[in-house]
Amino acid sequence: MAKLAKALGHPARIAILEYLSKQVECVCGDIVDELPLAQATVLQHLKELKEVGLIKGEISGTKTCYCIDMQVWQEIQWMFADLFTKTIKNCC
Amino acid sequence: MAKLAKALGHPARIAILEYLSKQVECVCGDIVDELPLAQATVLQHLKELKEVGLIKGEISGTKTCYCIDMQVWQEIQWMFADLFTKTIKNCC
DNA sequence: GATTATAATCGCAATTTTGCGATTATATAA
DNA sequence: TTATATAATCGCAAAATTGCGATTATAATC
Repeated sequence: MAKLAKALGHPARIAILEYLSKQVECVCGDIVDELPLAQATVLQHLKELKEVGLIKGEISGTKTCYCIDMQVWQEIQWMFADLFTKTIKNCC
Repeated sequence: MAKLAKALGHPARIAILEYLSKQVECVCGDIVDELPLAQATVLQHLKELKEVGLIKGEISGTKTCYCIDMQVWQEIQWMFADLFTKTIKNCC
């Protein structure tokens, strides 16, 4: 849970996910163009998102297509919902 | 958004929030006892959660009562829900 | 085979985070 | 007033993250 939140804890990675969520085509180069960061940096963020399982990459030729992993995506959605919808017994 | 996710991106901070969510009494010392970390470390995590607005602390005497800020809590809940319930147009 | 386009990796510097011992501050109790 | 309990702060070391230039790998194209 903390790991997933951590992966979301960087503006570039949020931006990547938002981009991927509305894009049908999701080639690496496009993401690099979208962000004000060097290719190596973007790739590093993609790698981190991949390590956590949030996205997956499919290589076809010289291009790689990055996509949100719907299954993990939904699991995370539930996990967060679960945390935030706890009944809070506040005292102050 | 990234800032909030970042604040959630550490197991100790998740543990603190989960503890606070089910505790009515939420004195600093109790949280320290709950976690396998030194007092200074726990306090640092509390400070980070506070900076982001997730929790608030009310001093009364020598004790301080920490609580989840319900308003921010709910805003975050929506923010995350908003991100995760986007319609994804996947390609791979 | 050589060239080009794309993606991935390496290695480094700068910065940030994490964890904690030691100290300080403050209110309560003796 | 002194002692005690609790919380907050300081300052440091170790580790992790961030960003990127340079290089390497690989497939497609000429």
